[in-house]
Amino acid sequence: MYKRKIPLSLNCGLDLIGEVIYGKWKIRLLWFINEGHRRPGELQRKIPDASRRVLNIQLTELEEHELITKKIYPVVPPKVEYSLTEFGKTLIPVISVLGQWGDENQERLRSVILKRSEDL
Amino acid sequence: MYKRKIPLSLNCGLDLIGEVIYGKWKIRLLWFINEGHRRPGELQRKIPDASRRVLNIQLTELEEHELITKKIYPVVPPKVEYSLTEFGKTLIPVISVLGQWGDENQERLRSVILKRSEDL
DNA sequence: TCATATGGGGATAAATTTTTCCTCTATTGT
DNA sequence: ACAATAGAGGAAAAATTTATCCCCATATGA
Repeated sequence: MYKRKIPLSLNCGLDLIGEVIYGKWKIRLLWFINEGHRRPGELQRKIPDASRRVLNIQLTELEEHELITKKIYPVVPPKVEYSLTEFGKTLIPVISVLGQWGDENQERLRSVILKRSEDL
Repeated sequence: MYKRKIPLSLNCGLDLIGEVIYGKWKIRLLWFINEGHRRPGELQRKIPDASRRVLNIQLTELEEHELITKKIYPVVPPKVEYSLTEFGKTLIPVISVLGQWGDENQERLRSVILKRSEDL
């Protein structure tokens, strides 16, 4: 695995939540799992922009942070299901607030984001 | 400047908010500005782990995304003050929710984060 | 014997973000 | 003449995160 060289800063609540939520696909993974898409294949279909590999990696991190659990069924072909832990469930309302703000300000956001990225 | 090679995905509200909030120090910058620490020097003292350079860069991005404004006073030595735009202010409650969740779950978070990072 | 279905993961490359280092501005006070 | 002040930003290096490639496993059904 990779060994961090710059120490984490874990001062306030913002640092802490950042540590578990930060990651390109993590929030969406949590969201979709909450919506009932619990199998790796499904999740990947929901997030086609991400490679399967990264999804696995981020899922593993979410698991290590105890936000989700992984259940492996001993069948062939393999079947796996993720679900939110109780802890993970408490994060859903938070994610929901994020999503809402984004939705409510969709137009403006799209506009400022695009404007900025056009300036190379 | 840097030219993106992987296209942005701006599908849902979560993508959009991510685009403006994602950045190691951005949320804290918004928070401290909201608390009244509006000058670059102050902000840096509040966030000593970040280099001045990055703070400037991230402040500029926040400005381009219209979340803050920069006021330059024509004096010497220079004086600069940032403040939240109306738009930026609407983000404060959202950040507050993030921070609260982090604070409420401090212990557990610290524990899982450290456990994970000790495994190299 | 082979393709199919589903999930895993190593190694390496590429992309992106953050840090470090150094220089520059212009006025005031010593 | 020179330090101090407060802020800006280029260039290159380092750190970190994501992506790409490719191969593995195993029972079932054609």
